[in-house]
This record gives sequence, C-alpha cells and structure tokens, in this order.
Amino acid sequence: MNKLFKIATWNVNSLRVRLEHVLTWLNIHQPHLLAIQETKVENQHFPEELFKTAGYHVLYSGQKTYNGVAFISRVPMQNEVISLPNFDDIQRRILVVNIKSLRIVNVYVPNGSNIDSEKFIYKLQWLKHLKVYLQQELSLHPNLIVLGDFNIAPEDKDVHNPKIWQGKVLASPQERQALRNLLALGLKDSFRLFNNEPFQYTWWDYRAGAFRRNHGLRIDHILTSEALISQCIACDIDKEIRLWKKPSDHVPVIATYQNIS
DNA sequence: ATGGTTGGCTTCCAA
Repeated sequence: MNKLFKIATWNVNSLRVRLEHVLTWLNIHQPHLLAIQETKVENQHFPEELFKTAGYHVLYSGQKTYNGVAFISRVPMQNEVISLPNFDDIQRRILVVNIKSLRIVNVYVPNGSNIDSEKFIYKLQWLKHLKVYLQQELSLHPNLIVLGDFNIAPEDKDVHNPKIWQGKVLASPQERQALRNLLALGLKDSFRLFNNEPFQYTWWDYRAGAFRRNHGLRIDHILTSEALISQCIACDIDKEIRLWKKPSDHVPVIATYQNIS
C-alpha cells in the first residue's frame, strides 16, 4: 500500500460562477478529495448531477448568498457533522466526513470584517468553539485533517507587508493566538512542513493589481494531525490558476499523503 | 498611490 492520496482545499467564491474552473481543475490535478468553501449556493441548487456525471461523489452544506462548504470526492464519503456542537449558528461553515481511515474537517472560518466589529467577535467565538470540537475529534479520530479558508495569516512571513497588516483583521494577534490554540491540540500547518519561504500566498485582493504585485496573504491551510505527519509527503499552493479568466480570489492548496488505507 | 474589484435574486453588503 504505497498509493498516494491527494487532498485539496479551495475557496471558489461562488461555485456557480466557478463551475467550469472547478471541473477543469479537477481534471488536471485528479485529487482524491477537494474541499471547497464559499459555494454561495443553497442545497437545492447544488450542481450535483454535473459532478456525478464527471465521476465524483459530493456532499454539501449551503445557504443563500453567503458561505457554504462542500466536498467533491473520487471515493465514497460518510457525512458526519454539518455544524459546530454547542454553537447555535445558521451560517454554513463546516462539514466533516470519514474517508477511508481519515477524518476530514472542511472549514470556512468567518472573515471578521475588522477588529472593532461584531463580526470579529463572532470570528473569535467560532474559533473558540472549533477548538473545543477539534480537541474532541482528535481524541476519537487520531488521523485528522482540518483544511479550508481559515482567514488567518499565521505569521508575518505569510503577509506581503507586515507593517500595513499589523493588528489588522486576518493578521491580528488575537486571531493568530486562536490559530496557535488549534495547532497546540496536535495539528501541523502542512505547508510549513516543506516550505519555510516568505511570499507564499493563497489569496490576493481583486483590487489594486494585488496579484500582479504579489500583495497576498497565506490564509488557506491544511492542518495534519501528529499521527498522520509521517504520511504527509508534500503540500503545495497552485498559484497559477489565479491567472485564469475570472478567477476566484483564492487558489487551491494541495497536500499529498502516502500509505492511506 | 488611503486607491480599487468581485459576487449576490443587488441598488448596498460582504469579502
């Protein structure tokens, strides 16, 4: 059993607008599993048949206009969870599945707007409840992967201009502490297992030529539990597709695992 | 360069 297992995350910023991109990207990369965020589509309108025809299994949790998460998979999945326990929330931001021996958590962490806002308080609350939930998950499922749009740049080297971003939403000390609290449960930032270089981003603002200037942030992550680390053999950002016509403002992150049974 | 872009059943809000 040395077959490689590829898992990706991608905030598509509207699945309906990005449908062709997603199908094309799946064809090129052939991941076993893709976790997507910001589908912005209600369940009744999810393009399920299209993915099924292309040979994929799908699971989704969506709402009108905002948020929404989904899994697209080559292999069957068992849906387990679609909301954080003990946290009353109508926003569709989490989806959890079992695939093979893996437990996989897809998250769309709240953006937080700015640090003086109600939305920021909601973001920190959401992350606090996520931590409690993941602690419980890890005790039951050691082979855990948590991936998605975390809306947090872990360190200054994940930010194109740390001076401008200092204390701002997506890079504030409170958010970074919340992310460290998740990592302290026994999770690793998979990308940083293989690449310690700065200027490696997953999101660029649509405005002001941010991509052209590489004015980005690394806010999309794949966290791998300690039990799985030795099986994680690569983690890469697919920056190129930000050059496609009408791209999402985020690009995919792909992790490769070996010996998954 | 304190600007500007995208998506959404839109005329402003969220990112």
